[in-house]
Amino acid sequence: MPPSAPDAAQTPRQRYRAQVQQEVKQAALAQIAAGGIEALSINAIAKTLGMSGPALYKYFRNRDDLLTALISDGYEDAAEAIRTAAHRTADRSPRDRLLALAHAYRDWALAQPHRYLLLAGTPAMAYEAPAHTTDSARAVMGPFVAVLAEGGPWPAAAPLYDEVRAWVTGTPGVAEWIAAYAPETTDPVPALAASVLAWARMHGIVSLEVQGNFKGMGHNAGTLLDLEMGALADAVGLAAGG
Amino acid sequence: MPPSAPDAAQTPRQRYRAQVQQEVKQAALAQIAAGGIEALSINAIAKTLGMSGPALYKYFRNRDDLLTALISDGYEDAAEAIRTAAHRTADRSPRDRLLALAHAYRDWALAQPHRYLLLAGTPAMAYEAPAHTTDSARAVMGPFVAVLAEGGPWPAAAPLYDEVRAWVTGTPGVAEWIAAYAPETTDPVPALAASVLAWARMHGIVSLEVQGNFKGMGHNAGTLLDLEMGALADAVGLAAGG
DNA sequence: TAGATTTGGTTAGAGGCTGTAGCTATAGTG
DNA sequence: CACTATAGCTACAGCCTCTAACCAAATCTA
Repeated sequence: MPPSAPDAAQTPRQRYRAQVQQEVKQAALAQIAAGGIEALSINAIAKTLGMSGPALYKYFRNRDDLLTALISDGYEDAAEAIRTAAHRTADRSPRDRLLALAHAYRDWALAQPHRYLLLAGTPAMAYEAPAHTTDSARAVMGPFVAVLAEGGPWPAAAPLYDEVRAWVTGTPGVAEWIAAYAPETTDPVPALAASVLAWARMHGIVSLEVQGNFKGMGHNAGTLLDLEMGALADAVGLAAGG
Repeated sequence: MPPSAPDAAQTPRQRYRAQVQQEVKQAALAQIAAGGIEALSINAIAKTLGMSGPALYKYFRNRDDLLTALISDGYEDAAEAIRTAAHRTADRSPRDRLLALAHAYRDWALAQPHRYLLLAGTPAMAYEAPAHTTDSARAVMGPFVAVLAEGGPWPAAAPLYDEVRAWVTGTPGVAEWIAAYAPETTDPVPALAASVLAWARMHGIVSLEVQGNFKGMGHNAGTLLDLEMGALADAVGLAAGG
Protein backbone atom coordinates (compact mmCIF):
# COMPACT_ATOMS: atom_id res chain seq x y z
CA MET A 1 0.00 0.00 0.00
CA PRO A 2 2.72 2.57 0.77
CA PRO A 3 3.44 3.73 -2.79
CA SER A 4 6.81 2.00 -3.17
CA ALA A 5 9.15 4.84 -2.43
CA PRO A 6 12.35 4.29 -4.34
CA ASP A 7 14.47 3.19 -1.43
CA ALA A 8 13.78 3.61 2.25
CA ALA A 9 10.45 4.54 3.85
CA GLN A 10 9.16 1.02 3.46
CA THR A 11 7.61 -0.80 6.35
CA PRO A 12 9.98 -1.27 9.28
CA ARG A 13 10.05 -4.96 8.57
CA GLN A 14 11.26 -4.40 5.05
CA ARG A 15 13.86 -1.97 6.25
CA TYR A 16 15.14 -4.44 8.80
CA ARG A 17 15.23 -7.10 6.17
CA ALA A 18 17.20 -4.90 3.82
CA GLN A 19 19.62 -4.06 6.56
CA VAL A 20 20.26 -7.69 7.42
CA GLN A 21 20.76 -8.44 3.75
CA GLN A 22 23.39 -5.73 3.64
CA GLU A 23 25.14 -7.21 6.64
CA VAL A 24 25.09 -10.62 5.05
CA LYS A 25 26.64 -9.30 1.88
CA GLN A 26 29.24 -7.46 3.91
CA ALA A 27 30.22 -10.65 5.71
CA ALA A 28 30.18 -12.55 2.45
CA LEU A 29 32.61 -10.12 0.88
CA ALA A 30 34.90 -10.43 3.86
CA GLN A 31 34.88 -14.19 3.46
CA ILE A 32 35.58 -14.00 -0.23
CA ALA A 33 38.37 -11.53 0.34
CA ALA A 34 39.95 -13.91 2.80
CA GLY A 35 39.53 -17.22 1.02
CA GLY A 36 38.12 -16.74 -2.45
CA ILE A 37 34.71 -17.63 -3.76
CA GLU A 38 35.04 -21.22 -2.71
CA ALA A 39 35.27 -20.06 0.90
CA LEU A 40 31.84 -18.46 0.77
CA SER A 41 29.70 -20.35 3.24
CA ILE A 42 26.15 -19.53 4.21
CA ASN A 43 26.70 -21.36 7.44
CA ALA A 44 29.83 -19.48 8.39
CA ILE A 45 28.26 -16.15 7.57
CA ALA A 46 25.32 -16.93 9.79
CA LYS A 47 27.63 -17.68 12.66
CA THR A 48 29.55 -14.42 12.32
CA LEU A 49 26.20 -12.62 12.37
CA GLY A 50 25.27 -14.39 15.57
CA MET A 51 22.48 -16.44 14.10
CA SER A 52 22.47 -20.06 13.40
CA GLY A 53 22.69 -21.78 10.05
CA PRO A 54 19.44 -21.99 8.18
CA ALA A 55 18.26 -18.58 9.32
CA LEU A 56 20.04 -17.01 6.39
CA TYR A 57 17.84 -18.86 3.97
CA LYS A 58 15.10 -16.44 4.92
CA TYR A 59 17.19 -13.72 3.31
CA PHE A 60 18.72 -15.48 0.34
CA ARG A 61 17.12 -18.45 -1.33
CA ASN A 62 20.47 -20.18 -1.69
CA ARG A 63 24.18 -19.70 -2.15
CA ASP A 64 23.85 -18.76 -5.80
CA ASP A 65 21.30 -16.11 -4.95
CA LEU A 66 23.72 -14.48 -2.57
CA LEU A 67 26.44 -14.70 -5.18
CA THR A 68 24.18 -13.07 -7.71
CA ALA A 69 23.52 -10.19 -5.36
CA LEU A 70 27.24 -9.71 -4.83
CA ILE A 71 27.86 -9.76 -8.56
CA SER A 72 25.13 -7.23 -9.22
CA ASP A 73 26.56 -4.91 -6.59
CA GLY A 74 29.99 -5.39 -8.08
CA TYR A 75 28.91 -4.42 -11.56
CA GLU A 76 27.24 -1.32 -10.24
CA ASP A 77 30.29 -0.32 -8.31
CA ALA A 78 32.60 -0.93 -11.24
CA ALA A 79 30.37 1.00 -13.60
CA GLU A 80 30.33 3.85 -11.12
CA ALA A 81 34.13 3.86 -10.98
CA ILE A 82 34.41 4.00 -14.76
CA ARG A 83 31.77 6.71 -14.96
CA THR A 84 33.62 8.76 -12.40
CA ALA A 85 36.83 8.48 -14.37
CA ALA A 86 34.96 9.54 -17.50
CA HIS A 87 33.59 12.62 -15.82
CA ARG A 88 36.88 13.54 -14.26
CA THR A 89 38.61 13.49 -17.64
CA ALA A 90 35.87 15.15 -19.65
CA ASP A 91 38.18 17.90 -20.84
CA ARG A 92 41.07 15.71 -21.91
CA SER A 93 41.87 14.35 -25.35
CA PRO A 94 40.10 11.14 -26.42
CA ARG A 95 43.36 9.25 -26.33
CA ASP A 96 44.06 10.34 -22.78
CA ARG A 97 40.54 9.47 -21.77
CA LEU A 98 40.82 5.97 -23.13
CA LEU A 99 43.95 5.39 -21.07
CA ALA A 100 42.31 6.92 -18.03
CA LEU A 101 39.26 4.69 -18.35
CA ALA A 102 41.41 1.61 -18.75
CA HIS A 103 43.41 2.51 -15.68
CA ALA A 104 40.24 3.15 -13.74
CA TYR A 105 39.17 -0.35 -14.67
CA ARG A 106 42.46 -1.80 -13.52
CA ASP A 107 42.57 0.26 -10.36
CA TRP A 108 39.12 -0.87 -9.40
CA ALA A 109 40.17 -4.48 -9.94
CA LEU A 110 43.36 -4.13 -7.94
CA ALA A 111 41.63 -2.38 -5.08
CA GLN A 112 39.32 -5.36 -4.55
CA PRO A 113 40.61 -8.36 -6.46
CA HIS A 114 38.09 -10.76 -4.98
CA ARG A 115 35.24 -8.62 -6.17
CA TYR A 116 36.77 -8.26 -9.60
CA LEU A 117 37.10 -12.00 -9.89
CA LEU A 118 33.44 -12.28 -9.03
CA LEU A 119 32.71 -10.42 -12.24
CA ALA A 120 35.52 -11.43 -14.53
CA GLY A 121 36.76 -14.72 -13.11
CA THR A 122 35.74 -18.14 -14.28
CA PRO A 123 32.06 -18.58 -13.54
CA ALA A 124 30.98 -21.81 -11.89
CA MET A 125 29.43 -24.12 -14.45
CA ALA A 126 26.33 -24.58 -12.33
CA TYR A 127 25.82 -20.86 -11.97
CA GLU A 128 23.42 -19.22 -14.37
CA ALA A 129 23.86 -15.46 -14.63
CA PRO A 130 20.60 -13.53 -14.52
CA ALA A 131 19.47 -11.76 -17.65
CA HIS A 132 20.21 -8.26 -16.43
CA THR A 133 23.92 -9.08 -16.24
CA THR A 134 24.19 -8.07 -19.87
CA ASP A 135 22.90 -4.62 -19.05
CA SER A 136 25.35 -4.29 -16.19
CA ALA A 137 28.27 -5.25 -18.38
CA ARG A 138 27.11 -2.75 -20.96
CA ALA A 139 27.02 -0.06 -18.34
CA VAL A 140 30.66 -0.76 -17.55
CA MET A 141 31.68 -0.61 -21.18
CA GLY A 142 29.49 2.36 -22.05
CA PRO A 143 32.07 5.07 -21.37
CA PHE A 144 34.58 3.18 -23.48
CA VAL A 145 32.14 3.17 -26.35
CA ALA A 146 31.63 6.89 -25.91
CA VAL A 147 35.33 7.64 -26.12
CA LEU A 148 36.07 5.21 -28.91
CA ALA A 149 33.24 6.65 -30.97
CA GLU A 150 35.46 9.66 -31.48
CA GLY A 151 37.84 7.57 -33.51
CA GLY A 152 37.55 6.54 -37.12
CA PRO A 153 37.47 3.19 -38.87
CA TRP A 154 40.44 0.86 -38.71
CA PRO A 155 40.94 -0.74 -42.13
CA ALA A 156 42.48 -3.93 -40.78
CA ALA A 157 39.37 -4.51 -38.67
CA ALA A 158 37.08 -4.83 -41.67
CA PRO A 159 36.25 -8.51 -41.07
CA LEU A 160 35.35 -7.71 -37.48
CA TYR A 161 33.19 -4.82 -38.64
CA ASP A 162 31.16 -7.16 -40.79
CA GLU A 163 30.38 -9.39 -37.85
CA VAL A 164 29.66 -6.52 -35.51
CA ARG A 165 27.39 -4.93 -38.06
CA ALA A 166 25.33 -8.07 -38.29
CA TRP A 167 25.16 -8.13 -34.52
CA VAL A 168 24.06 -4.54 -34.08
CA THR A 169 21.42 -4.71 -36.79
CA GLY A 170 20.17 -8.13 -35.81
CA THR A 171 19.97 -7.80 -32.06
CA PRO A 172 17.45 -5.47 -30.46
CA GLY A 173 18.88 -3.26 -27.76
CA VAL A 174 22.43 -3.02 -29.01
CA ALA A 175 21.87 0.07 -31.15
CA GLU A 176 20.03 1.74 -28.27
CA TRP A 177 22.86 0.98 -25.91
CA ILE A 178 25.40 2.60 -28.21
CA ALA A 179 23.10 5.53 -28.86
CA ALA A 180 22.78 6.13 -25.15
CA TYR A 181 26.51 6.53 -24.71
CA ALA A 182 27.50 7.98 -28.08
CA PRO A 183 24.44 9.83 -29.32
CA GLU A 184 26.30 11.80 -31.99
CA THR A 185 27.60 8.75 -33.75
CA THR A 186 26.02 7.84 -37.05
CA ASP A 187 27.64 4.45 -37.56
CA PRO A 188 28.03 2.57 -34.27
CA VAL A 189 29.99 -0.30 -35.76
CA PRO A 190 33.58 0.99 -35.50
CA ALA A 191 33.07 2.18 -31.93
CA LEU A 192 31.49 -1.08 -30.90
CA ALA A 193 34.20 -3.16 -32.53
CA ALA A 194 36.89 -1.06 -30.90
CA SER A 195 35.17 -1.46 -27.56
CA VAL A 196 35.22 -5.22 -27.90
CA LEU A 197 38.92 -5.01 -28.63
CA ALA A 198 39.50 -2.77 -25.65
CA TRP A 199 37.52 -5.11 -23.43
CA ALA A 200 39.48 -8.16 -24.53
CA ARG A 201 42.81 -6.43 -24.09
CA MET A 202 41.94 -5.09 -20.67
CA HIS A 203 40.54 -8.40 -19.57
CA GLY A 204 43.66 -10.19 -20.70
CA ILE A 205 46.02 -7.92 -18.84
CA VAL A 206 44.03 -7.29 -15.70
CA SER A 207 42.80 -10.81 -15.16
CA LEU A 208 46.31 -12.19 -15.58
CA GLU A 209 47.57 -9.64 -13.11
CA VAL A 210 44.84 -10.20 -10.54
CA GLN A 211 45.15 -13.95 -10.78
CA GLY A 212 48.83 -13.62 -10.04
CA ASN A 213 50.02 -14.96 -13.37
CA PHE A 214 52.49 -12.11 -13.77
CA LYS A 215 54.18 -12.93 -10.49
CA GLY A 216 57.87 -13.52 -11.05
CA MET A 217 57.84 -11.67 -14.33
CA GLY A 218 59.51 -8.33 -14.57
CA HIS A 219 56.90 -6.17 -16.19
CA ASN A 220 54.32 -3.87 -14.75
CA ALA A 221 50.76 -4.48 -15.86
CA GLY A 222 50.16 -0.76 -15.96
CA THR A 223 52.89 -0.38 -18.56
CA LEU A 224 51.29 -3.14 -20.57
CA LEU A 225 47.93 -1.44 -20.33
CA ASP A 226 49.35 1.88 -21.47
CA LEU A 227 50.95 0.25 -24.44
CA GLU A 228 47.91 -1.73 -25.48
CA MET A 229 45.42 1.08 -25.08
CA GLY A 230 47.79 3.48 -26.78
CA ALA A 231 48.13 1.13 -29.71
CA LEU A 232 44.38 0.80 -29.95
CA ALA A 233 43.96 4.56 -29.81
CA ASP A 234 46.47 4.93 -32.62
CA ALA A 235 44.79 2.24 -34.69
CA VAL A 236 41.41 3.92 -34.58
CA GLY A 237 42.92 7.38 -34.87
CA LEU A 238 41.96 8.83 -31.52
CA ALA A 239 43.24 12.36 -31.24
CA ALA A 240 46.11 12.73 -28.80
CA GLY A 241 47.45 15.75 -26.94
CA GLY A 242 45.06 17.91 -25.07
CA MET B 1 67.48 -51.42 -7.93
CA PRO B 2 66.01 -51.63 -11.45
CA PRO B 3 67.83 -48.68 -12.99
CA SER B 4 64.79 -46.42 -13.24
CA ALA B 5 63.85 -46.92 -16.86
CA PRO B 6 62.29 -43.74 -18.15
CA ASP B 7 58.73 -44.95 -18.24
CA ALA B 8 57.45 -48.50 -18.15
CA ALA B 9 59.39 -51.62 -17.14
CA GLN B 10 58.99 -50.82 -13.47
CA THR B 11 57.80 -53.37 -10.97
CA PRO B 12 54.29 -54.67 -11.65
CA ARG B 13 53.06 -52.90 -8.56
CA GLN B 14 54.29 -49.57 -9.84
CA ARG B 15 52.70 -50.23 -13.19
CA TYR B 16 49.40 -51.06 -11.56
CA ARG B 17 49.64 -47.95 -9.50
CA ALA B 18 50.37 -45.82 -12.53
CA GLN B 19 47.49 -47.34 -14.38
CA VAL B 20 45.02 -46.66 -11.61
CA GLN B 21 46.28 -43.10 -11.38
CA GLN B 22 45.59 -42.71 -15.07
CA GLU B 23 42.09 -44.03 -14.63
CA VAL B 24 41.50 -41.66 -11.76
CA LYS B 25 42.63 -38.71 -13.83
CA GLN B 26 40.45 -39.86 -16.68
CA ALA B 27 37.40 -39.99 -14.44
CA ALA B 28 38.35 -36.65 -12.92
CA LEU B 29 38.48 -35.02 -16.34
CA ALA B 30 35.08 -36.45 -17.17
CA GLN B 31 33.68 -34.96 -13.99
CA ILE B 32 35.22 -31.59 -14.67
CA ALA B 33 33.96 -31.63 -18.23
CA ALA B 34 30.47 -32.28 -16.96
CA GLY B 35 30.31 -29.94 -14.01
CA GLY B 36 33.37 -27.76 -13.79
CA ILE B 37 36.15 -27.83 -11.27
CA GLU B 38 33.80 -27.45 -8.37
CA ALA B 39 32.22 -30.77 -9.34
CA LEU B 40 35.48 -32.66 -8.89
CA SER B 41 34.88 -35.10 -6.04
CA ILE B 42 37.32 -37.70 -4.82
CA ASN B 43 34.41 -39.63 -3.42
CA ALA B 44 32.43 -39.68 -6.63
CA ILE B 45 35.46 -40.69 -8.66
CA ALA B 46 36.10 -43.60 -6.36
CA LYS B 47 32.57 -44.82 -6.83
CA THR B 48 32.76 -44.70 -10.62
CA LEU B 49 35.96 -46.74 -10.39
CA GLY B 50 34.19 -49.30 -8.27
CA MET B 51 36.12 -48.64 -5.12
CA SER B 52 34.89 -46.94 -2.05
CA GLY B 53 35.75 -43.49 -0.84
CA PRO B 54 39.02 -43.19 0.98
CA ALA B 55 40.79 -45.73 -1.24
CA LEU B 56 41.71 -42.96 -3.62
CA TYR B 57 43.80 -41.28 -0.97
CA LYS B 58 46.34 -44.03 -1.54
CA TYR B 59 46.86 -42.58 -5.01
CA PHE B 60 46.54 -38.88 -4.43
CA ARG B 61 47.29 -37.24 -1.12
CA ASN B 62 44.28 -34.96 -1.45
CA ARG B 63 42.05 -33.12 -3.85
CA ASP B 64 44.65 -30.47 -4.60
CA ASP B 65 47.19 -33.11 -5.47
CA LEU B 66 44.88 -34.59 -8.04
CA LEU B 67 44.20 -31.15 -9.40
CA THR B 68 47.90 -30.48 -9.68
CA ALA B 69 48.38 -33.65 -11.66
CA LEU B 70 45.61 -32.66 -14.03
CA ILE B 71 47.12 -29.23 -14.47
CA SER B 72 50.56 -30.64 -15.18
CA ASP B 73 49.14 -32.96 -17.80
CA GLY B 74 47.21 -30.08 -19.29
CA TYR B 75 50.27 -27.92 -19.67
CA GLU B 76 52.13 -30.74 -21.35
CA ASP B 77 49.31 -31.39 -23.73
CA ALA B 78 48.92 -27.72 -24.58
CA ALA B 79 52.64 -27.30 -25.14
CA GLU B 80 52.57 -30.31 -27.41
CA ALA B 81 49.73 -28.81 -29.44
CA ILE B 82 51.61 -25.55 -29.88
CA ARG B 83 54.80 -27.37 -30.77
CA THR B 84 52.97 -29.38 -33.38
CA ALA B 85 51.56 -26.26 -34.94
CA ALA B 86 55.04 -24.75 -34.98
CA HIS B 87 56.45 -27.76 -36.79
CA ARG B 88 53.64 -27.95 -39.24
CA THR B 89 54.16 -24.34 -40.27
CA ALA B 90 57.94 -24.36 -40.31
CA ASP B 91 58.07 -23.23 -43.93
CA ARG B 92 55.60 -20.37 -43.67
CA SER B 93 56.24 -16.70 -43.09
CA PRO B 94 56.72 -15.53 -39.51
CA ARG B 95 53.48 -13.61 -39.65
CA ASP B 96 51.54 -16.65 -40.76
CA ARG B 97 53.21 -18.73 -38.12
CA LEU B 98 52.22 -16.35 -35.36
CA LEU B 99 48.61 -16.56 -36.44
CA ALA B 100 48.83 -20.32 -36.71
CA LEU B 101 50.26 -20.64 -33.22
CA ALA B 102 47.59 -18.41 -31.77
CA HIS B 103 44.90 -20.43 -33.45
CA ALA B 104 46.43 -23.64 -32.22
CA TYR B 105 46.22 -22.19 -28.72
CA ARG B 106 42.58 -21.28 -29.20
CA ASP B 107 41.70 -24.56 -30.86
CA TRP B 108 43.22 -26.49 -28.01
CA ALA B 109 41.19 -24.44 -25.55
CA LEU B 110 37.94 -24.87 -27.46
CA ALA B 111 38.42 -28.58 -27.87
CA GLN B 112 38.57 -29.06 -24.11
CA PRO B 113 37.34 -25.95 -22.36
CA HIS B 114 37.35 -27.52 -18.92
CA ARG B 115 40.99 -28.40 -19.25
CA TYR B 116 41.86 -24.97 -20.53
CA LEU B 117 40.16 -23.40 -17.55
CA LEU B 118 42.23 -25.61 -15.32
CA LEU B 119 45.29 -23.81 -16.65
CA ALA B 120 44.02 -20.34 -17.40
CA GLY B 121 40.95 -19.96 -15.21
CA THR B 122 40.83 -18.33 -11.84
CA PRO B 123 42.92 -20.40 -9.47
CA ALA B 124 41.44 -21.25 -6.10
CA MET B 125 42.92 -19.03 -3.43
CA ALA B 126 43.85 -22.01 -1.30
CA TYR B 127 45.63 -23.70 -4.16
CA GLU B 128 49.37 -23.23 -4.37
CA ALA B 129 50.81 -24.01 -7.79
CA PRO B 130 53.97 -26.12 -7.67
CA ALA B 131 57.24 -24.52 -8.72
CA HIS B 132 57.56 -26.34 -12.01
CA THR B 133 54.42 -24.65 -13.28
CA THR B 134 56.58 -21.79 -14.46
CA ASP B 135 58.57 -24.14 -16.67
CA SER B 136 55.40 -25.61 -18.10
CA ALA B 137 54.03 -22.20 -18.95
CA ARG B 138 57.33 -21.30 -20.57
CA ALA B 139 57.15 -24.42 -22.69
CA VAL B 140 53.78 -23.30 -23.99
CA MET B 141 55.05 -19.84 -24.81
CA GLY B 142 58.38 -20.98 -26.23
CA PRO B 143 57.28 -21.33 -29.85
CA PHE B 144 55.78 -17.86 -29.69
CA VAL B 145 59.08 -16.48 -28.52
CA ALA B 146 60.83 -18.25 -31.37
CA VAL B 147 58.56 -16.72 -33.99
CA LEU B 148 58.45 -13.27 -32.45
CA ALA B 149 62.23 -13.22 -32.26
CA GLU B 150 62.18 -12.79 -36.02
CA GLY B 151 60.64 -9.38 -35.61
CA GLY B 152 62.31 -6.12 -34.76
CA PRO B 153 61.86 -3.62 -31.97
CA TRP B 154 58.61 -1.74 -31.57
CA PRO B 155 59.36 1.88 -30.65
CA ALA B 156 56.16 2.42 -28.71
CA ALA B 157 57.05 -0.50 -26.48
CA ALA B 158 60.19 1.15 -25.11
CA PRO B 159 58.88 1.44 -21.54
CA LEU B 160 57.98 -2.23 -21.57
CA TYR B 161 61.40 -3.09 -22.90
CA ASP B 162 63.04 -1.40 -19.95
CA GLU B 163 61.08 -3.52 -17.51
CA VAL B 164 61.60 -6.71 -19.44
CA ARG B 165 65.30 -6.03 -19.69
CA ALA B 166 65.56 -5.74 -15.93
CA TRP B 167 63.67 -9.01 -15.62
CA VAL B 168 65.78 -10.96 -18.07
CA THR B 169 69.05 -9.76 -16.63
CA GLY B 170 68.00 -10.05 -13.02
CA THR B 171 66.27 -13.41 -13.03
CA PRO B 172 68.26 -16.58 -13.56
CA GLY B 173 66.76 -18.93 -16.10
CA VAL B 174 64.93 -16.44 -18.24
CA ALA B 175 67.78 -15.86 -20.66
CA GLU B 176 68.33 -19.59 -20.95
CA TRP B 177 64.67 -20.15 -21.70
CA ILE B 178 64.74 -17.63 -24.52
CA ALA B 179 68.03 -19.00 -25.82
CA ALA B 180 66.53 -22.46 -25.98
CA TYR B 181 63.75 -21.36 -28.27
CA ALA B 182 65.45 -18.55 -30.19
CA PRO B 183 69.16 -19.39 -30.20
CA GLU B 184 70.07 -16.97 -32.96
CA THR B 185 68.74 -13.95 -31.17
CA THR B 186 71.25 -11.55 -29.72
CA ASP B 187 68.87 -9.35 -27.75
CA PRO B 188 66.04 -11.36 -26.20
CA VAL B 189 64.17 -8.34 -24.87
CA PRO B 190 61.96 -7.44 -27.87
CA ALA B 191 60.96 -11.05 -28.45
CA LEU B 192 60.16 -11.54 -24.80
CA ALA B 193 58.15 -8.35 -24.55
CA ALA B 194 56.22 -9.24 -27.68
CA SER B 195 55.53 -12.67 -26.26
CA VAL B 196 54.04 -11.17 -23.14
CA LEU B 197 51.83 -9.03 -25.31
CA ALA B 198 50.80 -12.02 -27.37
CA TRP B 199 50.05 -13.97 -24.24
CA ALA B 200 47.89 -11.24 -22.75
CA ARG B 201 45.97 -10.74 -25.97
CA MET B 202 45.36 -14.44 -26.47
CA HIS B 203 44.36 -14.90 -22.89
CA GLY B 204 41.93 -12.03 -23.09
CA ILE B 205 40.19 -13.31 -26.18
CA VAL B 206 40.24 -17.02 -25.49
CA SER B 207 39.33 -16.88 -21.85
CA LEU B 208 36.40 -14.58 -22.55
CA GLU B 209 35.26 -16.93 -25.28
CA VAL B 210 35.63 -20.09 -23.23
CA GLN B 211 33.94 -18.57 -20.23
CA GLY B 212 31.01 -17.72 -22.43
CA ASN B 213 31.32 -13.97 -22.10
CA PHE B 214 30.96 -13.49 -25.84
CA LYS B 215 27.63 -15.26 -25.89
CA GLY B 216 25.00 -13.03 -27.37
CA MET B 217 27.55 -10.85 -29.09
CA GLY B 218 27.89 -11.02 -32.81
CA HIS B 219 31.60 -11.45 -33.34
CA ASN B 220 33.69 -14.50 -33.82
CA ALA B 221 36.61 -14.90 -31.46
CA GLY B 222 38.71 -16.24 -34.30
CA THR B 223 38.28 -13.01 -36.18
CA LEU B 224 39.32 -11.11 -33.09
CA LEU B 225 42.37 -13.30 -32.72
CA ASP B 226 43.37 -12.78 -36.35
CA LEU B 227 43.07 -9.07 -35.96
CA GLU B 228 45.01 -8.87 -32.72
CA MET B 229 47.81 -11.16 -33.76
CA GLY B 230 48.02 -9.48 -37.13
CA ALA B 231 48.31 -6.11 -35.46
CA LEU B 232 51.04 -7.42 -33.20
CA ALA B 233 52.89 -8.91 -36.15
CA ASP B 234 52.69 -5.57 -37.92
CA ALA B 235 53.86 -3.70 -34.86
CA VAL B 236 57.01 -5.79 -34.48
CA GLY B 237 57.53 -5.97 -38.23
CA LEU B 238 57.09 -9.69 -38.79
CA ALA B 239 57.53 -10.50 -42.45
CA ALA B 240 54.31 -11.48 -44.18
CA GLY B 241 53.62 -13.43 -47.33
CA GLY B 242 55.37 -16.68 -47.97
C1' DT C 1 60.43 -71.61 1.03
C1' DA C 2 58.96 -69.10 5.25
C1' DG C 3 58.63 -65.00 7.52
C1' DA C 4 58.48 -59.90 7.47
C1' DT C 5 56.97 -55.90 5.21
C1' DT C 6 54.79 -53.03 2.09
C1' DT C 7 50.62 -51.64 0.00
C1' DG C 8 45.79 -51.62 -1.79
C1' DG C 9 41.60 -51.93 -0.01
C1' DT C 10 37.98 -51.86 3.58
C1' DT C 11 34.67 -49.64 7.24
C1' DA C 12 33.86 -46.13 10.88
C1' DG C 13 33.73 -41.61 11.95
C1' DA C 14 34.77 -36.55 12.81
C1' DG C 15 33.65 -32.31 11.10
C1' DG C 16 32.16 -29.32 7.41
C1' DC C 17 28.81 -27.84 4.01
C1' DT C 18 23.84 -26.97 1.53
C1' DG C 19 19.32 -27.05 1.90
C1' DT C 20 14.45 -28.77 3.73
C1' DA C 21 10.89 -29.54 7.32
C1' DG C 22 8.55 -28.23 10.99
C1' DC C 23 8.07 -25.65 15.13
C1' DT C 24 7.72 -21.26 18.16
C1' DA C 25 7.41 -16.60 19.26
C1' DT C 26 6.81 -12.11 18.07
C1' DA C 27 5.94 -7.97 15.22
C1' DG C 28 2.63 -5.77 12.35
C1' DT C 29 -2.39 -5.67 10.58
C1' DG C 30 -7.37 -5.31 10.41
C1' DC D 1 -7.96 -8.00 20.43
C1' DA D 2 -7.52 -11.67 17.20
C1' DC D 3 -4.90 -13.01 13.20
C1' DT D 4 -1.32 -13.58 9.98
C1' DA D 5 3.15 -13.16 8.22
C1' DT D 6 7.75 -13.85 9.30
C1' DA D 7 12.36 -14.22 11.79
C1' DG D 8 14.39 -17.32 14.22
C1' DC D 9 15.17 -22.00 16.06
C1' DT D 10 16.36 -27.35 16.03
C1' DA D 11 16.59 -31.67 13.62
C1' DC D 12 17.91 -33.99 9.80
C1' DA D 13 19.06 -35.87 5.10
C1' DG D 14 22.64 -36.13 2.13
C1' DC D 15 26.69 -34.56 0.23
C1' DC D 16 31.76 -33.68 0.80
C1' DT D 17 37.13 -34.20 2.59
C1' DC D 18 40.17 -36.50 5.09
C1' DT D 19 41.95 -39.51 9.27
C1' DA D 20 42.15 -43.82 11.92
C1' DA D 21 42.33 -48.47 12.44
C1' DC D 22 42.31 -52.66 10.47
C1' DC D 23 42.66 -56.69 6.99
C1' DA D 24 44.44 -59.37 3.28
C1' DA D 25 47.15 -60.07 -0.41
C1' DA D 26 51.32 -59.16 -2.96
C1' DT D 27 56.12 -58.57 -2.72
C1' DC D 28 60.66 -58.68 -0.75
C1' DT D 29 64.18 -60.85 2.05
C1' DA D 30 66.68 -64.08 4.54
